[in-house]
Amino acid sequence: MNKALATRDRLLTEARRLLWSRGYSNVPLREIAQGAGVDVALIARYFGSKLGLFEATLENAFAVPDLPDEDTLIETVLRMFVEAPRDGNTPSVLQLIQTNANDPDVGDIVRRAQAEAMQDKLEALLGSPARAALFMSVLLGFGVGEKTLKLKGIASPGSPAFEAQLRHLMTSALSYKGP
Amino acid sequence: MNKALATRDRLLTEARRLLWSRGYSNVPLREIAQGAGVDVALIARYFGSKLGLFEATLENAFAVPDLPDEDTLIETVLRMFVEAPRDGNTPSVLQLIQTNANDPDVGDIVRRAQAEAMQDKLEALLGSPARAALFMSVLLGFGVGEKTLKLKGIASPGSPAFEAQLRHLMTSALSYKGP
DNA sequence: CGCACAAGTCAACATCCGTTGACAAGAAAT
DNA sequence: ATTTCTTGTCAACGGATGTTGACTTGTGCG
Repeated sequence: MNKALATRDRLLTEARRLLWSRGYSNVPLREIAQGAGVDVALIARYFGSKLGLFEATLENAFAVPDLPDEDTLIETVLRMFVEAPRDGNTPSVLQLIQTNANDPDVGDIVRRAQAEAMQDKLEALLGSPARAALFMSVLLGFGVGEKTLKLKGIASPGSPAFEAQLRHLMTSALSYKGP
Repeated sequence: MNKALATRDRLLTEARRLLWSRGYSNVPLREIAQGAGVDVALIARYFGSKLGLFEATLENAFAVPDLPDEDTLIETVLRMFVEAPRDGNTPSVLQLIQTNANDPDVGDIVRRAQAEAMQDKLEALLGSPARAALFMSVLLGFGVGEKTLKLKGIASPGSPAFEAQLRHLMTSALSYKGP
């Protein structure tokens, strides 16, 4: 019975790696199974369906630590961006959103999960939905620009310039005092 | 012979509407053909393949008018965002990028087309690749936040608050004086 | 009219993919 | 050792989708 949990975990890890980075519709189950070293049929046994597998990868995906103030928010996000490419194995939550939020199969699920887990916390910390939305927007755009569009004007992750650019965008977003 | 061009155009228009908004892999050819009121096989005749059809929709897609200074750049983009939802029929170039830039089939094409057509102009106008990249990032993020993630903190398009938010982000991006 | 070519339709094929149920190997229990 | 439950594999089905070739309809020209 322990063996089963181990392979279930291998499937889950591989699924998170592939589905989050390339998008739900772009990854066949057979590839996930092969990456985990087992047969496809086991996915049906352990997760019921492809959707079940995807939902399992979302467990605690959007969990955000409680942050005391805006400065530590910025520093935390900075570390997320800088450390994420280091280990390289687990795609970031931003990638998950970018590759799956407009997918016809799972878009709603991703949006809802993100909204429930992150928006309230951000709004509480930043004081207004508008500031929270602009902050999220800036993060999304920077992620898309770097990972997806590969804009050559964005410095390479980890460099001081990269940190300066990201920090500038975040502080700019937080400087919004709108209606 | 004129009739052919007309239906070719109907196919092209419908393809742009569907492929740009929902993404290359998420739209079956049969749906495009049905929307244009013709049979699927005509796509093969007029465009060779699905990829050929998609590439045809990219003709002049990224064409950007020459802009004299940064202020008119901001105003032009603002009008783009405000007017785009009005006619509602043609998705914006930003949507095209968001839904297709990470598609395994056409991602490279979209990235290359965008880079060739927009980046050089933006860099020339803004003076540095970094400022151009941050400007693009901010636009992308705002688009994703509004259309894809539907962040509730983003005002409804067309409202004064919407314009204020977008203007704030753009001027913030342009205020970057990095290395 | 009759013919040739353009424009469009139809059915079928090949492939991919999620899913399913029957079956095999291996461990645990009696 | 035999049985029973767990874990895993295999082949096949059914649906969707891009693509192809044969066929039909329509139109202009002699």
